[in-house]
Amino acid sequence: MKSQDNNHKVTSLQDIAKKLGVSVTLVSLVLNGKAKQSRISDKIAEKVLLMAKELNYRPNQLARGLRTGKTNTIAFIMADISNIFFARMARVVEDEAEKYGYKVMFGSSDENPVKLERMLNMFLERKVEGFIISPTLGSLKLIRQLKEKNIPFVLIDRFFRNLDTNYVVVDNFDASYKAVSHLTKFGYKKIGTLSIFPELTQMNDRLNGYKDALSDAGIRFENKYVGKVDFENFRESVYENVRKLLMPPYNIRALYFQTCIMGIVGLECIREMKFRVPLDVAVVSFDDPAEYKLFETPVTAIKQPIDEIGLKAVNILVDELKSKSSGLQKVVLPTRFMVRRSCGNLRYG
Amino acid sequence: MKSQDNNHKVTSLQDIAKKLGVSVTLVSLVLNGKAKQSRISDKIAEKVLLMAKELNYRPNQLARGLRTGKTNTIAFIMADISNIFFARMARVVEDEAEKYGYKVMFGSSDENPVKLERMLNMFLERKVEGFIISPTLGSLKLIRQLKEKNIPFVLIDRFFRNLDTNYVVVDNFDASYKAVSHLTKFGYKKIGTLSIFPELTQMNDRLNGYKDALSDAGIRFENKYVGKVDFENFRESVYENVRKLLMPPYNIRALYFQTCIMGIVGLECIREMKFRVPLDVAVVSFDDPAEYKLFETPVTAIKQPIDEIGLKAVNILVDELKSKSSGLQKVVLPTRFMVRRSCGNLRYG
DNA sequence: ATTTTAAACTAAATCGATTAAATTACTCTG
DNA sequence: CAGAGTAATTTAATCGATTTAGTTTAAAAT
Repeated sequence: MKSQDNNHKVTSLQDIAKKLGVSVTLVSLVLNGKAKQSRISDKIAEKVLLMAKELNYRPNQLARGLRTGKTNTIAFIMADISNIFFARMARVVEDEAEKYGYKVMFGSSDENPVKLERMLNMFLERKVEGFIISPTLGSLKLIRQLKEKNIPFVLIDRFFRNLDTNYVVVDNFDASYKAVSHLTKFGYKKIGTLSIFPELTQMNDRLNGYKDALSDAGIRFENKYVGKVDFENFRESVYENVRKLLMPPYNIRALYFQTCIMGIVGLECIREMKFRVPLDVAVVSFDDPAEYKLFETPVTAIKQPIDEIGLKAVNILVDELKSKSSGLQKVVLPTRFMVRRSCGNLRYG
Repeated sequence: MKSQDNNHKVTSLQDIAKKLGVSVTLVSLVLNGKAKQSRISDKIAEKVLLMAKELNYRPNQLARGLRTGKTNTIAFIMADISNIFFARMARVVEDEAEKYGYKVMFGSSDENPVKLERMLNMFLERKVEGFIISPTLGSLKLIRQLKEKNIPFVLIDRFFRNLDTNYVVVDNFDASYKAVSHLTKFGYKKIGTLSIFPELTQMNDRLNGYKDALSDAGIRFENKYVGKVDFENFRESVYENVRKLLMPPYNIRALYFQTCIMGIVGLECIREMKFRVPLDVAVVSFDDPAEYKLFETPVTAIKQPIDEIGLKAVNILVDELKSKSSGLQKVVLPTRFMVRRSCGNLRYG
C-alpha cells in the first residue's frame, strides 16, 4: 500500500465553528481574546478554546495579513549574509525583532542595486512592514522612492548625505583617524591603505580619516599609496595591491586595511610573502573579526559595535511601525580601538 | 504643513480593471500569461499589460498565496545563523532556492527544541511549503510529526537513525577516523579530544571515529581524555577542558577538536598557556574556517563541503515540492582533510 | 431561418481570517 | 404591557487574488 496523501487538512476557524455549531465570528473573537469585550459567555468561550487546542488550530497568517494589513514581518537586506559582520547582525536583529513580535526576512544584495531593487519589490509583494537596509552603491533612487512611498526603513552601515532618513552607522572618520594616527605615532611616514567602494559614504569617511591623520602628522598624502581593490576580482586584487605596496619601489612598511575582508586576505598575502608582523610590516584594520585575536601577532583593529547597530536599527524601526516615532533618527555609534601587537610594542605618550 | 500620509495606495487588479472598464478576471488572466489560452484579444491584453506597468502593479502575495495555496517560500532552520558554517550555507541556500523561484526564510534554533517547535509553527502559519532543518537534540518527536503531516523537509548536518527522512550530512566517522589516524601516525599515544552534544548523531560519529582510530593504532581509549564541553557555559568550559588535558597529570600533547567553534577558542587558550603548536601540542580540528589558514601555524583540519550541502538540500527539497521526487534521499558527502602544519612537519608513509 | 459553434469576456465562488452592523431573546422599567 | 436596555450571538462585507462556470455576441453550418 503506497503512501496516500494523508492530507491532514489544517484546521481553520470554520472547522472549529462547525464542530461547535457556532459562528466563525464568535470563534475568531474568542481566539483573539476579545471574548469579554464582546460579551461572549464564558461557557462557550471555554468550549472554543478547548476545541481550538484539540484541533491544534493555527491561524493562517496569509489570511490574517490580507485582512488586517499587518504581517508583523520586517525585512533585513544586507550586502551578504555569509559575511560574518552581517551574519552576526542578522542574529541580533532576529532576536531583538522577536521581542516585539516581528519576524525578520533576510536577503543579500551583493552590493548590486539591481538585486536590491528586485528584493525590495519581492518583500513588498509579501507585505513586509518595514526594512533594515545596508544600501548599495547606486541605490539612492531606490531608497528615495521607498521614502516617498512612506514605507518605514532604517539604513545601517551606510547612508546618503543628501537624503534625510533613519540610519545607524559608526563614526568611520573618527575610527579611521585614530587607527592611522596610531601608526604615525609609531613613526611610520609611508602608510599604505587598501580601500574598496570608495564611493560609499562610510568608505569615503574612512579614506578621509586616513588623509586627515596623515596631514595632522605632517605627512603628505600620496594617492599611489591607496590600493583600490576590485570587488569582482576580490582575492587577486587584494594580493596584487598588497604586493605592489610592500615591494619596491614603494617599500611600504605600514598598512591600514579599511575592511576585515580585505585584511584577512591581505594578511594571508603578507604571510606568503614571508613578511613578519610587525617587524617587517605594521598592520591595523577596520573591523575586528575573531580571527584577529588569534593571529601569531594579534591584530590591532577597530571594533564596530555590531550588536548595538542591530539593536538600535530594530528599535528605531519598531518605534516607527508602532508610530511612536518622533521624527527621523540618525545614530552614529562610537567604535572601539583594540590595540594589540601588530604595530609593534612601543608605548607612546 | 505636516506630512500627510500620502498613502500611495498599492495598485490591485481591481484598480487596473476599473481603469480599463474590464473585469478583474480578464486582468488576472492576462497578467498570468494566460491571455492566449483564454482567447483574450491581443488589443485588450496589450492594454492591460500597459496599464499594469503604468500603475506599477505588484501582485499581493498574501492574497495569491491564500487563494492558490502556494507561497513559493521555504524555511531554513539552523542552530545559529551567526555561526559561520550556517551563515555560509544560508547564502548558498538563498541563491540556489532563488533559481527555482523560492524565497527562503531563516531562523536560529539555538540547539533548543522548544525554540525549534515555536519556529516550525510560526513558519507553518506563514505557509512555507517546505523546510531545511538542522535538528536539535530532543527534536525527534517534532520531526516525526512533520513527517506525519506530509510536510516536505530535508535534514542537514544531523539526522535520526531511527527515522526515515531526507538528509544531507557528511561522513563524520570517516573524517574523524582520518584526522585521529593522522595524529597516531605521528606517533602520539595520548590523544585528547573536545566533544560537545555527544548525543547528536554527527557528534557521536565523530567520537566513534576517534575511538576506532585509536583502537586501530593499538591505543586504549581513555574516557578521561574526552573533554565534554558545556554549551551553556561555552567559553569557560572549553578553557577548562583544554587546561585539564594539557596540564598534569594528563600532559596530553595532541588534541582533536570536534568542531571549529571549540577549536578557535581552544587555540586561544593554548596560546594563552604559551604552548606552541605543533612543538608543544599537535592540533587537528573538524571544520575549516578561514581562521585556520591564518594561524601562525596553519591548522590541519577537516573541511566540510558547505556549499554542496546547501545545494543538495535545496535540490532535494525542490524535487519534492515539484513532486519530481522518487522517494527519500539520503546523501552522505565526503569531507576533505586539509593537512597543514599544526601536527608537525614529519612526512609519513 | 434556425441551430451550432467559436470567440471574447464576466459573474461569482473561494481561500481564511477580521470586524462593523444587525439580530435575537430576554429582562427591566414606568 | 409597550418600549428600552442589554447580553449573546450572527450576518455579511472585506482584504486581493485565482478559477470555474457561465453569458453574450457574432459568425458558421445546416
